[in-house]
Amino acid sequence: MIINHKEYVFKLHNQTYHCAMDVTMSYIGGKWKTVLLWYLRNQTRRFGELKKQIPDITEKMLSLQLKALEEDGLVKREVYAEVPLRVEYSLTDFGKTLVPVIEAIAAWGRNLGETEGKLVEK
Amino acid sequence: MIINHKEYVFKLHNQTYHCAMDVTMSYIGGKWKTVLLWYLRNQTRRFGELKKQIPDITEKMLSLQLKALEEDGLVKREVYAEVPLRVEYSLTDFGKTLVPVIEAIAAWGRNLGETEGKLVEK
DNA sequence: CAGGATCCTGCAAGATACTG
DNA sequence: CAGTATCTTGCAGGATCCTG
Repeated sequence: MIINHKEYVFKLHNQTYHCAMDVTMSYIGGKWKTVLLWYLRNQTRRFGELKKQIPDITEKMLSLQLKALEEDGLVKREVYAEVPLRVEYSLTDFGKTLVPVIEAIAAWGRNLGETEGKLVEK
Repeated sequence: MIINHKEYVFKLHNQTYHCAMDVTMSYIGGKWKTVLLWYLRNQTRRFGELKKQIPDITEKMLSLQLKALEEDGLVKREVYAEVPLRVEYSLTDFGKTLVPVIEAIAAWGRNLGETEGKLVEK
């Protein structure tokens, strides 16, 4: 890697990062962001749809994390003036650049589950 | 993805994961693990060496995270009976399977720093 | 040199209730 | 349907001092 502590730092999010890992993790870190990005990776989804896919997330966290992803420019939020209200979330072009990373993370976890036999039916 | 909430779960770390993302993140999540894995990705390093590369980490966190990585089977710890004490950390074969993931995460962050011009000299 | 022991704190995340 | 508003909590992470 060209970049290390001694020569460069990253200025992002009004913060200073010393390592490229930290930069990426500031976008996808935390408990929920990778999961959300996973479900948005190849399709537009509605709020309730995401909630249904991720039963353990609270509405508060779903709302909060989607907002954070939107502020980071990864996710696009579109509101349709219908009744009942319809709001759709999808990846921006910028967000799509993260898909290979997301896929790599998912693939490793999936592979571990399969090879280690830790994957069990519900 | 073959795996989703409806059909399968992962049993790991004495816990249940609903999503492959969570499995991987349980190994590399948190503030320090990706950084440590980054510095260990292609070479053996000593405790003090890691501390020097990552000035912001406290000795406690360095010790704690290395121990966690060791317990997860990603990192190997070797003690040499010398004075002064020498302890070397390196990736296990299992840990090395994570390198592509680590590289992908680093590459994305590095690329963002470069294209966005957020990369500045110290 | 490579840590362990303690004490402490902030904030990510949860619970619950309510609303345009 | 798609959220907000409060209140609460747990634990990741920090600060500091000590040691084989």
